[in-house]
Amino acid sequence: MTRPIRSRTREAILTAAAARFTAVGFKGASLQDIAADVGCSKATLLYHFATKDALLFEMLAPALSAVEEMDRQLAGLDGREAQEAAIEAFVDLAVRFRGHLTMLNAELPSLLNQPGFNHLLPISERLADALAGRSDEVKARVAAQVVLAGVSGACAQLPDLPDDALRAALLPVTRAALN
Amino acid sequence: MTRPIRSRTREAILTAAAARFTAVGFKGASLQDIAADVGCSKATLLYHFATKDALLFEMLAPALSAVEEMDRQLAGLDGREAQEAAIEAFVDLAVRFRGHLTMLNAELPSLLNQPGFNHLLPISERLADALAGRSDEVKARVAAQVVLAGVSGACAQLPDLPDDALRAALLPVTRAALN
DNA sequence: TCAATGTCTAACCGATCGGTCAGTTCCGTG
DNA sequence: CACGGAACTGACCGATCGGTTAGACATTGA
Repeated sequence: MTRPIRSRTREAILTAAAARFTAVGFKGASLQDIAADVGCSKATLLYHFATKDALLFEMLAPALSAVEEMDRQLAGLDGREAQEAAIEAFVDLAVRFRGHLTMLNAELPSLLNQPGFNHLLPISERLADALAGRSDEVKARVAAQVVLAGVSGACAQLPDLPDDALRAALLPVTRAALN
Repeated sequence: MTRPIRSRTREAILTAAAARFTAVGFKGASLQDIAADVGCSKATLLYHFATKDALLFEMLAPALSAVEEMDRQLAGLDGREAQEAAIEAFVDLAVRFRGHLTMLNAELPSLLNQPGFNHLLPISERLADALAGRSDEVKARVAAQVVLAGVSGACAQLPDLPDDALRAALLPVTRAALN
C-alpha cells in the first residue's frame, strides 16, 4: 500500500532542506526557498516543523547520534588502537553522512547553545585526540585537524563517488596523513 | 607621525568583518554587528565600503591574487614536479591567509557570479589536478580533495599556532596524504 | 580664519525573513 | 454520508536586513 502523497511531504521537506543547507548554509537558505523546492507553502513547512532550527536539528540528528556512538566506542582506547579505531569510525561516518558533517561543523558555534548539542565540542576534541593517537606533538595534532576537515570536506565535494570507492580511497589517505 | 584615529576606521572595519565572516559566515554576519564590533555606525561602515559584498571582496582580494599567482606558477609543471610545487605553494597560502581560504571556498557558489571571481572554479580544479600529480586515479583525486579541505580547515582551526610551526607540521602531513 | 573636503551619524526606506492564524481542503473511519 | 482530525494555505505580523540621505562634525591647507 503506497503512502498517500500528502504524508510524504514531511520527508520531502527534510530532503530539500538538507540540500539547501548543505549548498548555501543554514543562514543562506530561506524557508520560502525550501518550500518552493518541495512545491508546498512555507506555512505547510511550518506545520510539519515548528521552526527553522527544528528542521536543522532533525536533519542533523542521525549524524549526531552516530557521532555520540563513535565517541563512546573510542572512550576506553589508547595510542595506536585509539587511532586506528578513530580512523575507521570517522571515515565510515563521513562517507555515510556526506555533507552533514560539514554542516555540523559549520553550524557548531550556534549549535553549542542548543540542548542536545552542547557536548559536541568536547566530542570533537576527543576525536581529534584519538586521531592523534593520544599524542601531544604539534605535528600529530595538526594532522588530526587536517583529517577532521579534510575527510568531511572531501566527502561533501565528491557526492557522485560511490560509498565503497570513496571509503576505499579515504582509509589509506587518512592513515598516511596521520603517520 | 601616527595616523589619526579617524583614518584607521576603514582598516578596523575590514578586520572586524573578516573575523565575523570567518566565525559565522557571510550571511550570518550583519553589517550592524560588524559596526558595533568596531564602535561606529552602520552608515559609517557603508561610507567606507559601498556594500556588504564590497567588504567581502576586499577581504578576499589578497588571497585571490595569491591563488591566481600560484595558478600561474603551476601551469607549466607536470607529475611529481607539479605535485611538490602545489604542496609548497598551497600550504604557504593556507598558512598565510588562515581562515580566508575557507571563506573563499564557503562562498564560492555565490562568488562565481561576480566579475573577478568567476575563474575560481577552474583554478580550484587545476590545483586539485596538480596536487594529484596529474593522476586520474580515484585515490589520488580523493587525496587531493582531502588536502584542499584539510589544510585550509586546519589553518582556520589553529589560529594560535605560529606560522612556521604550522607550516613545518603541514608539509609532511600533506606529502604523506598525497603519496 | 575660512572654505573645501573627509568622516561620521540618526533617521529613514523597502525588502526579506521566520513565524502566526483563521479558514479550507483532504483523508480515514464508522 | 457525516464527522473529526490531519494537512494545507493566503494573508498577515513584527523584526531584521542592506542600503540611503541630509545634515553634523572633524580635518586640512591656504
